Amino acid sequence: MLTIGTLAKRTGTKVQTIRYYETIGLMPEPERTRGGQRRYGQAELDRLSFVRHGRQLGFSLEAIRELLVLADNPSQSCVDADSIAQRQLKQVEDRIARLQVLQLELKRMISDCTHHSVADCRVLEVLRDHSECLTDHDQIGA
Amino acid sequence: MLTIGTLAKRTGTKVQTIRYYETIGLMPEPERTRGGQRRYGQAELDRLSFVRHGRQLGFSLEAIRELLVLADNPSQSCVDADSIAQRQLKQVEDRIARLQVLQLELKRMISDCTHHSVADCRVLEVLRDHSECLTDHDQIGA
DNA sequence: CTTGAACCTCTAGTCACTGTAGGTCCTATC
DNA sequence: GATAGGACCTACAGTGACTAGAGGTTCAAG
Ligand SMILES: [Zn+2]
Ligand SMILES: [Zn+2]
Ligand SMILES: [Zn+2]
Ligand SMILES: [Zn+2]
Repeated sequence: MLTIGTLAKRTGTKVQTIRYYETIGLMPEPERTRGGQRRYGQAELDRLSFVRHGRQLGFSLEAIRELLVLADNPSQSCVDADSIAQRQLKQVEDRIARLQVLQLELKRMISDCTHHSVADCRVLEVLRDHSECLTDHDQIGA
Repeated sequence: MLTIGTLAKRTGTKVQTIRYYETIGLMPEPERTRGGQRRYGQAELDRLSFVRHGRQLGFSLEAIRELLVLADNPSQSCVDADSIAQRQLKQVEDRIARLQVLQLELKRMISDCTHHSVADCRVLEVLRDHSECLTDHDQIGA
């Protein structure tokens, strides 16, 4: 039986995060000692590891919640799980593309600046006037 | 004199967002009609455009706040403004790098899956066991 | 039996908004 | 001058995924 602190250490999670997962129903309510402290077993360790690994791969808690349900039905087809991963991949690729636009724009304004006074700062000029930009970056900054 | 709705339209901002910027002190308190409605001039339009453009380029509101102060002192050196942009560029580049790691890992697990049952789903296997991953992705999922 | 590290609950804060409820104002038309 | 209705007002709650703190209790070692 593991204390919450030990479980936290084993999974690289903060104690508060584990309690937070419990309040949102992502982790089950564990056994308690007579004094009211949480005690965890192997099943909870596995589940939390799954959650944390999903987070490290950028999945939302909602996506992880769905994946956990799917993982509990071994005989089913895995198309649903795969499509969640596909969706996640697409999100990651979209974000990379949007960030690359920003990267280009930022690089350009920094390298164009002569680093003299604010009056002729290229960085501030570009910020004041989007027409100085090469790209249409509408809802990009995320 | 512009109403808040017109200002919102001109800058591609939501009305609530403008009011939010006012409460956090990023936009000044504007003139009001006798009835208490906000009325804006050119200076506010320029300022809000600057803020929105900064956001589109991924700057935080804190960074934008600093940039606005700098922009108001035209005779100063622009090193500070440039270093804020540098910092932003670095953040963007770090995020791209981290996302590319995720992209690779996700692509691999999706393409390795035969898309049969949950019992042998590659996606779920990888999620259960990080040693199936190629990379050490510690605090990457962001 | 005492110490003190680890645990407990509850609340509030982060970032940058977004949405809603319930009410008021402005302006155009009649 | 009256009325309609769209735009405005404030105030507050919610988002995602935690994180930090206050103030109190429990557990295990010595
Ligand atoms: Zn400069
Ligand atoms: Zn631009
Ligand atoms: Zn699969
Ligand atoms: Zn991994």
